[in-house]
Amino acid sequence: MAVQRLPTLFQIAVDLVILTIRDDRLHVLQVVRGKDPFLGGRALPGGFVRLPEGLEATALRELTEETGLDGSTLHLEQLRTYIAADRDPRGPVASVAYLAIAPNLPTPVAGTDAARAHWEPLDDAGRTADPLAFDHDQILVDGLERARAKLEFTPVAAAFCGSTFTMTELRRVYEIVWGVPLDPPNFHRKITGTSGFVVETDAHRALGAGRPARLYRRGTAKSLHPPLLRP
Amino acid sequence: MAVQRLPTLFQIAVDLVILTIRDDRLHVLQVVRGKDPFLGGRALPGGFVRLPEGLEATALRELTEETGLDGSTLHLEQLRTYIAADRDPRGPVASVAYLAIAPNLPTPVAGTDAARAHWEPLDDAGRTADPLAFDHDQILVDGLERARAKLEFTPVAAAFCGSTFTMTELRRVYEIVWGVPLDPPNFHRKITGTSGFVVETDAHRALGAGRPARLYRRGTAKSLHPPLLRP
DNA sequence: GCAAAAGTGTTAATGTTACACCCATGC
DNA sequence: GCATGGGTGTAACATTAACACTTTTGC
Repeated sequence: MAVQRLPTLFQIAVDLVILTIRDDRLHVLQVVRGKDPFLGGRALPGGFVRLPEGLEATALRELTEETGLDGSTLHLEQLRTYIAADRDPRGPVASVAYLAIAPNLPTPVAGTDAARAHWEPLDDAGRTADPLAFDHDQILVDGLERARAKLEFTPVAAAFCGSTFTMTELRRVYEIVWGVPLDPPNFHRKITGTSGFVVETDAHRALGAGRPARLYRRGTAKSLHPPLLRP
Repeated sequence: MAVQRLPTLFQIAVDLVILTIRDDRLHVLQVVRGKDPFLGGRALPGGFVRLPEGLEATALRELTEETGLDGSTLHLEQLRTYIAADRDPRGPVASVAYLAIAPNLPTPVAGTDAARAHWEPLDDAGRTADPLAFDHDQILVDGLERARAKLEFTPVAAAFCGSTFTMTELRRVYEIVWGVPLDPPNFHRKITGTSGFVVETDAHRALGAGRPARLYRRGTAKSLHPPLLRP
């Protein structure tokens, strides 16, 4: 049998696509890199795994460090793993990408490591104004497509909203993430007709003009039957 | 700022959930381990990444070594990445799982490394008779669920079939993977009505009794609109 | 009252389901 | 002919889509 070379040893980075909606536009959290490689360049937030900390724990730690968000209110899921040879001079690095969906917070970005972090708006194609370091442009595209697909089959859109929200706010999430207008009456019926998507509260919210909108909370459903397909 | 510990160095294994249909039942490729840990136990086939070989290349190499399949005819996609501390005495190991869907081949399993490999039938819950080593039972469950979901939205069911197939063969794929019966006339219309799913050929195939079935080839569609949802 | 935003009613178009029935073959 | 599996027709039913219209507020 042929002599087998030893397996490569990798550092494993967890990189985060953190999406939120601000001012009716989709934004991604971006950091300005403070060290080589790509010093001064834009990148997704991320950090290395140090056992016994697992992937999810690393992702949550990075997330709270960079945004001050607490992980209990947001949606976090693994996207996929990327290996790029020569992507880092320190040696072989694998990147496990995570997608996080966060509500728009009163505290935009704060904390110790977060001085270099900011919310960057995305254009209709899901790209930032400046290209990102490493293969982070590809990770961002994959993350956005995952988010768009997940809205069809799960109630994850509510993760973009606060603890209570109006039907119009929820509809705006779909319209902004998908980039298409939706019919308000039909949307309202579709959501309220899907058991467990939202729970009606007795509270209402007025925007100044017009009839005040009823507020809803997130329901317990984990998936949508039937799905809410993109037009 | 606090002193930061060094990132953990990992070996990265690619583990494969290779599904096929034999004798009207779903099977997964299983190996009997030839070394520690779990010597003599059942596991999914897999191997370590050695740069410059990437994840996909490692998966394809393992696949051909274990099954003799050539990668051009089958479907291969990344599932997700698992990190389990203490899963291997040789040190920290991350597992990047891939899902492969293969047609039932005349050559069942052959080749140098494949002596210990065999097709293991799955029960209705998607489990093998004996538990698998490491966290491979979980990976198998995740792979099966991904396959079931993918059948709804993509034409990947054809990857279970040969280069040409009858409508009934394709329908059996859905019935076996989902574990539900489907109405043959409606299935036929649904598939032929989805442009790009299959391409009609002039050939037919007879099974002895009954009207010979038309043969189809795979089309070029990458997704199904509208989807073919599980009942 | 009037404008604005939320929510309901109604109908046509579309898609799904169930199943009766015809077609093409082996024996 | 007759059994068997492939394939088409058709009508009931459910879902979706479009949009008119009513409700409830601020000014």
